[in-house]
Amino acid sequence: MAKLQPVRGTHDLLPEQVRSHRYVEETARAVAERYCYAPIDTPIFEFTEVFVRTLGETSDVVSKEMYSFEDKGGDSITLRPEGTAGVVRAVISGGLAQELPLKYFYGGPMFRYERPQKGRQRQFHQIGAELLGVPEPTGDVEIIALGAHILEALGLQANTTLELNTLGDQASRTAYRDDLVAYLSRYRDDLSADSRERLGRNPLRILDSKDRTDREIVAGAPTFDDHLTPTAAEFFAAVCGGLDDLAIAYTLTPTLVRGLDYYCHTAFEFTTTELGAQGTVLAGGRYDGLMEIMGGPPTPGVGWAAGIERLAMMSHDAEPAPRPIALIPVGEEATVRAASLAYRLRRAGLIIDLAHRGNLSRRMKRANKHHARAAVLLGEDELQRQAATVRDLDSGEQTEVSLDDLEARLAAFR
RNA sequence: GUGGCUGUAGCUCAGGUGGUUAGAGCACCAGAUUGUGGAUCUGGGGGUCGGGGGUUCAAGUCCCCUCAGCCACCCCA
Repeated sequence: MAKLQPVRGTHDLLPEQVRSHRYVEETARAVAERYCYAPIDTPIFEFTEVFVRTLGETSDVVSKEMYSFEDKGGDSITLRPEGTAGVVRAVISGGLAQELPLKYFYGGPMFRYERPQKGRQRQFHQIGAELLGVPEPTGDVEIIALGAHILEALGLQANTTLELNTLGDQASRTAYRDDLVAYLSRYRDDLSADSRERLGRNPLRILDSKDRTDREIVAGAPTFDDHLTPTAAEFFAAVCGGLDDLAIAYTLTPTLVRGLDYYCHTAFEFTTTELGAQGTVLAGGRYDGLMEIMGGPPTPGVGWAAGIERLAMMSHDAEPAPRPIALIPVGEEATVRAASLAYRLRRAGLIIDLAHRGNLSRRMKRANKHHARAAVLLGEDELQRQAATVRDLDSGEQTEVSLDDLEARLAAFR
């Protein structure tokens, strides 16, 4: 049992799970299409530099969660831990920034070396949307609306809450950061070990610490509101106003901070209480500086990503399994004939399940288990008459049908 | 990376304080039904008790290590 295990944090997706994943992904894709977000697929690995530059050396993802390796050419390669960096890289390397604004929707596996727990795996799947080249707050509103719309389409509207915050522009951030560090430094010794560590690298993240004393200290900390530049404040007000116009409900969460360096202005998370400690279901924000950091032309962007596993855990719907027609030969000659008949019927567009083995009773049981719509019995008698018996497995009715008419008669069971 | 809980058949789980050939239900296979499913009955195959080491006359049971799962911290999707 212990001999052949999947790598820790990875899972096989059996047909049922694949169908529920697909349901999530296809539902989202259909909604994204209405917003004119075009599909894009980037490689699942990139040069390590792509992620280090964009996510920031101090981010947790880069400092401890990346699957990196050296390839045979000596290049450092990393399995993508998130989707935005790859999409932005593609835009730059493909010269796509000529045609701004760009709207992309993507989906696929991501990799993070973390300790697995509920709603968290080392290989997991995300869907995501990116809007590039729109500096206006209407872009933020659209991208959030898209996320809300998808959650609604998945029937998860009632289970999720939209939390919203602004990280301001560069000027707001540095001013706030300085003030915050000054304040927190006074309580340095009372802070948790984790937070003391963060004080130097990423002080903003102390704001959403779960440690009790940290929270008490944070409660008295200077708030970001007071440090927002007029431009940043105005921008955020426009985003909030836009959401109000669409009647999309949100909660302002001043402690909401994004873990990745490239975010600015709007930060948002759709959260749930249904998934234990992993409450975030769909999250993102604005990343105006990202293109430039990567060496592209200065281009604003907003986007989000959502975890397919997490969405699938909450939505109990799945793509329905197709209902086949079971082709059941009886006897040697019929068995030989069945192969070509199955081929013929499949080419006519029918879903044919051919079991290859077992007696009639056995195969009928299988047909039933596979939820077959009908069974086509092909025996010696029928063959002599160039016919087959067609049984409706829902009603139990059965009739003999000429082989020539089979396609036409089976069309009723599609 | 840190901590807690768990690990017996494909799945869900029984197996008081160590004591012969490790059980059940479901699932699977076969038969009752040599050409008729969803029901029922009968029989059958499956386990190096996660792995390794140790204590013991004797270990599924006790000890150590290791791996994995779950949950939490951290962080996030």
